[in-house]
Amino acid sequence: MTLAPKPSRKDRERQRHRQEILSAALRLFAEKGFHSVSMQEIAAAAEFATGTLYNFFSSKEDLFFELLVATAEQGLGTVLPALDDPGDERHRLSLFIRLHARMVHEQATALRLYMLESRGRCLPGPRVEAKKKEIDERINLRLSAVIAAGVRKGHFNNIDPVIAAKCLSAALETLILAAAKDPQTADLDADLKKVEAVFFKGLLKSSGGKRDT
Amino acid sequence: MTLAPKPSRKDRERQRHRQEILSAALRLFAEKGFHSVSMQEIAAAAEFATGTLYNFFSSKEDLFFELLVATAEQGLGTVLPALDDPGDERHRLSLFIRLHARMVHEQATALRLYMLESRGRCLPGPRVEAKKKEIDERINLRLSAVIAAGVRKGHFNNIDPVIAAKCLSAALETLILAAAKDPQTADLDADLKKVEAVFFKGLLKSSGGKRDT
Amino acid sequence: MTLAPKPSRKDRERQRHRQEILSAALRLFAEKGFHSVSMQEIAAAAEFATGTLYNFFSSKEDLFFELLVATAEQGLGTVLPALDDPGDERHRLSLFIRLHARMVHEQATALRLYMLESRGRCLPGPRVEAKKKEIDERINLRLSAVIAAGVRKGHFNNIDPVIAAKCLSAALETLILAAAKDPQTADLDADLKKVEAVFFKGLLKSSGGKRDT
Amino acid sequence: MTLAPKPSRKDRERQRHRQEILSAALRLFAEKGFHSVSMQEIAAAAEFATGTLYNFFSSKEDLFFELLVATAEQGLGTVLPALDDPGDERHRLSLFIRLHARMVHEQATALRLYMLESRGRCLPGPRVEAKKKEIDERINLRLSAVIAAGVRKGHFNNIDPVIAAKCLSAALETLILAAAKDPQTADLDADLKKVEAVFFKGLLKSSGGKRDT
DNA sequence: CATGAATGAGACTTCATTCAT
DNA sequence: CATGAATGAAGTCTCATTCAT
Repeated sequence: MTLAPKPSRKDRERQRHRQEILSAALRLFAEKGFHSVSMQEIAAAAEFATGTLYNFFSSKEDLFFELLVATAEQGLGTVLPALDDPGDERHRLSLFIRLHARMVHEQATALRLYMLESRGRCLPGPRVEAKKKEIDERINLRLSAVIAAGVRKGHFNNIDPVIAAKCLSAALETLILAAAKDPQTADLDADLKKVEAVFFKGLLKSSGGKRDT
Repeated sequence: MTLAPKPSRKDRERQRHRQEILSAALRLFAEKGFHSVSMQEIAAAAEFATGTLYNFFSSKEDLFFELLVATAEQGLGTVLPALDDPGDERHRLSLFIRLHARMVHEQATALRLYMLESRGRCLPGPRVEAKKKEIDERINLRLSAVIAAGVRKGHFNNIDPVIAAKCLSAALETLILAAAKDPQTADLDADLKKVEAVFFKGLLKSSGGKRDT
Repeated sequence: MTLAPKPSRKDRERQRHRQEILSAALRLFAEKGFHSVSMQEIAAAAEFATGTLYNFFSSKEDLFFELLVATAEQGLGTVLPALDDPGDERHRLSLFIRLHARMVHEQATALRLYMLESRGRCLPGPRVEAKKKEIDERINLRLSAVIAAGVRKGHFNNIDPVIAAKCLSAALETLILAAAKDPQTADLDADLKKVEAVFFKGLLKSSGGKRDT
Repeated sequence: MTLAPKPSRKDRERQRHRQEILSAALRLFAEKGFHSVSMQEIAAAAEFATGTLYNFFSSKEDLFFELLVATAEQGLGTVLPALDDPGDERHRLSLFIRLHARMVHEQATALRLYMLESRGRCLPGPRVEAKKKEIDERINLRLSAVIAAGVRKGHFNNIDPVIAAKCLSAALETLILAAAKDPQTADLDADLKKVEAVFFKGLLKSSGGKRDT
């Protein structure tokens, strides 16, 4: 007397089709960029007719938007929890950085979509652009909060938490994208460790101990 | 049969026209992205006929390519000399970072084109993409060399120079683009100083003196 | 093997569904025109699935055709009897004209469909067009017969009955459609009285009494 | 040393092409209606490529609009002057009515476009619809003014000028369209004379002289 | 070299109709 | 009979590129 599966027979099928479309679109968008992929191409890759796509997404931009949201949801779910992990701020940041490797393993192509058009006018429209900005700020806000806490407690040097967060984000973004492009070449785990060293130790050797800005 | 002055008159005119086209294209591409600008639009902005553009550039992609090259040339000319400046490595990096502010002041729109589509498949074609990669590597190569030298001399901590260079590049790129978008809001000079602090001091407070990876 | 009640239960249901579809289609066609209404839209308005419509009508054009027939049937049923009313021809025409007001009150939206595309190539196809023509001629034939009778009996002036019928039809059609568009603004009853005056008295003042063609 | 022809060489060619497009579009629209004609069809009929149409008209609706305006301009130019002709109102109306025959002779197909979709939701958009309304009102306004003058001077019976104008317009529109459809069958000249009789004499025989509403 | 009208392939999107459930 | 997802042809419009003047 299970109630759940009953209404879903058709619904599950529909969701499966939706996923197939999203999946095909993700692969193509990540490979060729928004403007260089046609709806017919996506439809063919998903093995549907052109019009079928429009039963699931109201426009090409909408399809891209949904893809962005789904991808971001999963990506943030992987790395953001690190910033609330038990332990001090150093541990949190360290975990945050290292978890990026898992992101690449889990959704290499998805990442390319997420970082696609990171800084350009290549975005399909203002709605997509706004969403992207929102996601970025969500990360940077939490990240700078953790850094600020570390500074307040005296564990971290007295650097600007917002700028430090931006630097770290940018560095991770760049490395991750490179790794997503050449999954076999790069040793992301090792690279992330090195990033940790760069940001934790800094460049300058602490000659003695006392330094200020 | 004068050789020197005769051809230069026409040649200069031709170069002037070429520059006008490049200038109009730069503004439009930086504002709206490669795919959202039409050749007709560029021609109108440059006050030439459509066909005239094809007397200077063999295709839309070629026009974009030339723009990228010219822009990169100027940008690299601004910041790369810092890495060969007399003085130690700390000084060189510090100068390198601070010179980025000048880049933004000098060619705010150009920067948006240069970083346009930094990490995506938005690029017009493989040739443009390859050029972009070449430019990036040129910076990172020189940058990591300087960092490696600093490490070797014992001025810098023992971090990976290549990774450090990538982190620094990525951070600067991100900040610069944000500043190029909102020229009045951002205080880039101050931000770059903070970036310097982040990378020089690192996050962790040197608790005494002994640290390792 | 009961014959009477058994099939009628289902049949009545079927007819009810058919009517609901026709009703929804009428409203939409009248409001937006044949080409601007989709079968999906009609189905949604009638609260049926898309495919269900094709159990009742073989095509969109067929649905429109049936609508036209049903609407015309009712409209003619309202005004045509006037032309067979007891009384002389003047009375019949007067009644005929005045009954048009009732038509508007009874089926304002239906009228818009009926007169929709009155004179254009907007009709879905030749079949619909032919039907429309047939209906128009049915009115004009009867109307001109009444007028001819009036002329023969010496009650009416010696004008061409066919042309007079066409003029009267056209005038009524125009006024009715305008009234159907703005039901509250127009005072159709008064306007129809004035139409009667125009057609009965004519423009020229009978200066004395003797006139000819 | 003529100055006029010099700048026009290319311009005349362009205008000629524009006319060819308009001409082909007129024929097709009049024959099949707005929605049943595709831009590719028009382009093929005008012997141009599809895109060329958009160098002259910004959209299909715009093309239709221009056609409507041009057609109306010419049509009004033919019949409206009659209402300002020297002579009394009876003469003016008579001339106005008879000039409609010339309209049909001069631009039979154009008329079908003008009256196309006279009363329906078949119009491409609100802009076209508004223009059509404006044109209709321009005629009716002038027409009712003339009728009102005739009434005031005592030449015409005391009927409502606005309603009378509408009746006359509707009647003429209907007859003209029928004539434009079957140019050879109809004897429009004769029919228009009969229309004149219908409207001038009215139906009712002036039995003695006294009549009222 | 400059012009700009012409081209035509291709993009996105709609929608009448079908069919398996 | 009801359903509604799937279909795919067709429509409007854009735009990089060409070429005769």
